[in-house]
Amino acid sequence: MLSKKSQYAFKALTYLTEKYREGPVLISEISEKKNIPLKFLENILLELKRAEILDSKKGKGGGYFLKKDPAKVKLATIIRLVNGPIAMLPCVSLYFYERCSNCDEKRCGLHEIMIKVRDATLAIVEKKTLQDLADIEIP
Amino acid sequence: MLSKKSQYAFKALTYLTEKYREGPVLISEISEKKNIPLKFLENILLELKRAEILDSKKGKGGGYFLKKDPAKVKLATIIRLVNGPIAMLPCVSLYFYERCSNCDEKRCGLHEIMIKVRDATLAIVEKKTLQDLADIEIP
DNA sequence: CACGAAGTCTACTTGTTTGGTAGGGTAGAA
DNA sequence: TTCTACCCTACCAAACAAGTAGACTTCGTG
Repeated sequence: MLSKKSQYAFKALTYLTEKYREGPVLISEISEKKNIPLKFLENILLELKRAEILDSKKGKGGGYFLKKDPAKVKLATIIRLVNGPIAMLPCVSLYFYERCSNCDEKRCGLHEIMIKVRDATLAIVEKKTLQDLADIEIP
Repeated sequence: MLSKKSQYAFKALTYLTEKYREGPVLISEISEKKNIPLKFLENILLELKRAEILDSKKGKGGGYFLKKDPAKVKLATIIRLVNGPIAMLPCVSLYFYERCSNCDEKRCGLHEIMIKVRDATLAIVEKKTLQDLADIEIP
């Protein structure tokens, strides 16, 4: 399951995607509109800035904004950054790989199946971007 | 990610699948062969018994054994039981559903994508069974 | 029947992660 | 130069994960 932090991150990023090229957005504005605890959101946005997803401007008229084109930011990137591994087991993770003790990967049935699960998930989250999150239109 | 407990559960169940119809297997035997802390394994097997996956026999010659045909026990069942929700968000979970606050599911882009991820995962773990875990042959 | 082998159960520990909160520091526009 | 808004450090409570301890019950066998 995605942590609350990840969900907040996605909500905030969706909001920033909608405001893309409208200039910096205040943390407090995101916090209010999306109902995210202010100080907690601060931490999340800071982390996203360090990861070069966001950028910020200080002083009056400042705030946060997307550093890249939202259509180029994959959901998988955000998940790995804020939530951690996407795979269900460390031994099938591409970015957080760890060998599992007492288990020959070549002969482990679970290993094989979990690779399939991982690939099925990645096929989606590596393809979808922030733009896709914001693209739902109101009828 | 699956918890260590879940991984232990799968290892133990794989072992019991291999020994299916060979009579009860001692907890201590599983613990040794699969390198699982004995008392921790005890708790896990007990939980699986309460869920009617396993059954046990007391006294001399006792032990644990599968209650059902391993080809009929889906991995999804075990994951839900030991690990919890399979979906990445509560609002897209079939068995652990919870509405998310301040989010209209019809208009939430993340919701839509996470349903796809869930379905892709379920397509695999609802199909694979304990039998599939044990079926890897040594060359 | 008694004894011991084996599962059953309750409770506790210990460490880590999650989801926050508090408050001051600091850069930069106006 | 001052106000604004981001930046940073530290702390905290609750929940969870992982594992441990020990007593209890039940059953088969001699």
